[in-house]
Amino acid sequence: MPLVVAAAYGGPVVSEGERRQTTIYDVAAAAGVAPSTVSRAFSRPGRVRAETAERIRAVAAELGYRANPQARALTTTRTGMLALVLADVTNPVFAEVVRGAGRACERDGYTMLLAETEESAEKERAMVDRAQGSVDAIVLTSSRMSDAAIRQIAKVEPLVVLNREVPGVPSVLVDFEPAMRRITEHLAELGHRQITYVAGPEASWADGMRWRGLRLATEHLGIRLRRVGPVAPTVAGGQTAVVDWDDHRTSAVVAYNDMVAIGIVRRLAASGVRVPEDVSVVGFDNTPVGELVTPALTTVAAPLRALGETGASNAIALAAGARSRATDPIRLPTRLIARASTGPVRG
Amino acid sequence: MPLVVAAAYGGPVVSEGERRQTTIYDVAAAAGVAPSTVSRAFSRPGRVRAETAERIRAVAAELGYRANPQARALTTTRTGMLALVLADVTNPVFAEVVRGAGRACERDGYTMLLAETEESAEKERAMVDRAQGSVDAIVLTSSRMSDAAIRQIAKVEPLVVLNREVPGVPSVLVDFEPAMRRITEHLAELGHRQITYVAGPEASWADGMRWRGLRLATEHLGIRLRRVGPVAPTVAGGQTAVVDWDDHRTSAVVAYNDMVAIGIVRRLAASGVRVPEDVSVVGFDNTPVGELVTPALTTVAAPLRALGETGASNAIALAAGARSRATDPIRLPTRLIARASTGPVRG
DNA sequence: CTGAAAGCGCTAACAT
DNA sequence: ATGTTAGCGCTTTCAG
Repeated sequence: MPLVVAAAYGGPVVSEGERRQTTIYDVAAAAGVAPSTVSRAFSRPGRVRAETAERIRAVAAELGYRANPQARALTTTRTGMLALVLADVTNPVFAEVVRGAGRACERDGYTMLLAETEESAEKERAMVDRAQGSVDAIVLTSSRMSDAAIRQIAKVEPLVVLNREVPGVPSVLVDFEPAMRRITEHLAELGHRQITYVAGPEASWADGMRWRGLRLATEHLGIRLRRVGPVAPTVAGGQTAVVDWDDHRTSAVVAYNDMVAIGIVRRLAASGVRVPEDVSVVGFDNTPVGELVTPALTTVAAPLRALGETGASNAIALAAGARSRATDPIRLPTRLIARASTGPVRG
Repeated sequence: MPLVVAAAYGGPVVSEGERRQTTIYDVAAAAGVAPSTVSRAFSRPGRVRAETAERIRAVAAELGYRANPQARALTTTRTGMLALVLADVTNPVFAEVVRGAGRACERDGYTMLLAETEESAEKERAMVDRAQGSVDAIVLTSSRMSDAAIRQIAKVEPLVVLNREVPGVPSVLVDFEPAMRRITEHLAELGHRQITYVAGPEASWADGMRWRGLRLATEHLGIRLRRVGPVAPTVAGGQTAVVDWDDHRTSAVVAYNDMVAIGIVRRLAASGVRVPEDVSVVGFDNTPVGELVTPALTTVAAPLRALGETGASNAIALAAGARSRATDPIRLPTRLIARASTGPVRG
C-alpha cells in the first residue's frame, strides 16, 4: 500500500484508512543509526554528537516523525499533561483562571486537560479520579471536596489548590483581608458607618474569607456590620437579598460578588431606591459586566489570570520534582476599583 | 520500603516518593487467573465468566488497581481524549461551547483537552499539532486556519469544525440565514426602512455569513442596507463604529455581536442619541450581559452549548469509526430575543 | 558517543 | 472461557 505524501500540512500523510505512524525505527533505518540514538537525539540532545543529531532531525522531519506520547509516557511515567478542574467555565471568574493556566501550560510545553464539575463534589472526585492516571499534576479551583480528600489526592499526585487553603497542600489564593479592608476604608471615607454584607454560598471558602476580612476591618474602623444571606452567587440571588436588607437598612452594601451586587442594584432601582445616592453597593471580582451596567460597579479586581498561571506553573514545578514543602499559601494582591455604585452618604 | 495503605481515598496509596502502581499482574496473581483475563474483565466484560469477572473486580478494587491509560493506548491506539481548540475561553460565547463539549465528553467517557489559540492561526496549528498524537478526535471552533490546512488535518484525524464550513469536513454551525431574516423582519415590523450593519473581524466566517444573511433578507423586504467596519468584536470596537454610522444615519443598526452592540449604544448615549427612541440596535449571541445593560439588548440566541455538544459527540462518533461521509453541515436553529434596544421608528 | 537488549502495562491473536 | 505469547513505540540500563 503506497504512501501518499502531502507537502501542505507538515509531513507525510497516509491515505485514508491506513494510519501507521513513523517510528524511531523508521528514522533509525533511514539515518543509519540505532533506534536508541534516535530516541536520545530527541529526549537527551546533549548525549549525542551534534552532527548525528542534526542528521537524525533532518531525516525525522522528512519522514514526518512524531514521537508517540503514550509510548513515551509508558516508560517515563510523565505525560506532559496537567488537569485543571473547576466548577464552571461559563463563570467569567473561572474563565480567567483557565486562560492563566493555559498560558503556564503552553510556556512549559504542557497540555491542559479541563474538567468541569458543575458544582458537585462527587463529580469533582470522579473527574480527578479519571484524570489522575493521565496527568503529571492537578490544579483544583475552588474545590468542593473535603480537606481530607484533597490531602489524600495530594499524597498521590502533585496538586495545587486555588482559592482554598488546605493545610499541607500547596495553594495560591486571592488575598482577601487587604481587599476587604480597602473596601471598608473606601466606604468609611465616603462617610458610611454601617455596612450590610450579602453572603454567597455557605460552603464557599471565599465567602468565609470575605466575611472574616470585612469583620476585621469594620471592627477596626468602628463600623457596624450586618450580614444577610446566604444567597446564590447570581443576579437573582442578589435580588432576593434586598428584602433582608430592607429590614435593617444600611447606607452601604457589600456583596459576595459582582453578580450579586448587580442583582441588588436592580432590585433597589425597581423599588425606587437610588444607587449611589441612597445606598452604595460594592461588588467583588471585577467581572467585565461590572463596567457595563448602570451605575458602573465599584468592585475589587482579583488577579484571576495570575491565579491560574501561578497555580499551574507551581503544579508543573511540583511534577518536575520541586519538593517545596513550604506549605504557606501564595497570596495574590487585589486592587479596589472605585466606580459609580458608591458615593458619599447623604446627610 | 513498606507500603502505607490508606483507606480514605480509593485504595492503597504508597508512601511519598515510591509510586509503583498496581498492574494487571498483581491483580492476576491475587485473583489466581492469567493477566489477560484481568485485562478482558475490564475491557471486554462479555468475554469472561460472570463469576470470574466478579472476583477479579473485587480483587482489583481491594488492591486499588487502576488501568494505565498510556499502556492501554499504546496497543489500542485510542486514548479516550478529545481536543477542543478555540480562540478564547474568556469569551462567553466560547465558554458555552466548552461547557457543551464537556458534557458530551463526560457522557461518552471521554476526557477533554482544551487549547486556547488566542486568535492566532499559527498557534492554532501548533496546538493541533501537539494534540494530534494524544487524542482520538479534534473539534475546531471558529478556526482561523485555511480550508486546505483543515482538510489536511481531517485526513489524518477525526475532525469536526464548529462555526465554519469547510467542504468535505464535518461541521456544525449556527444557522445564520433565518437568524438574520428574523432580525430584519423584526426591524421591518417596527417600521425601519434602512439598516446599518457593523461588521466584525474580516477573517471571520461568521461575519461573512451574517452579512450575507442580512443582505438576502433586506433585499427581499426592500430595505436599504449599509455596511460599516470592520471593527474589533468588542465594546471598544462598537464605539469606533458610531462615527461611520453618523456619516449616513439609519434608524436601525445591526451589530456583529452583543459586545459591539453595547459599544454602539454607549457611544450613542454619550452623544445624546437615545436608544431605542432615536435608533434601534440589535446584537448577536445573547451574551449574559445583554440582559444587564440599559437598555436591555435585542439579540439573537445561538445554541452555543448545543454547538459544542453536538460537535464533540460527532467527533467522538467519528473516532469510533462512524464514517458518515455525509458532508452537509449540521445547522442549529436560533431564536430572536426582542428586548428594549429596539423600538418603533419615530415619524 | 553509540549499539544491544530489556522491559514499561496493556491488549490481541492464537491456542487450549 | 481462559491461558500463552507477542508485541505497541519508546526509554533505559549496560556494554562497548
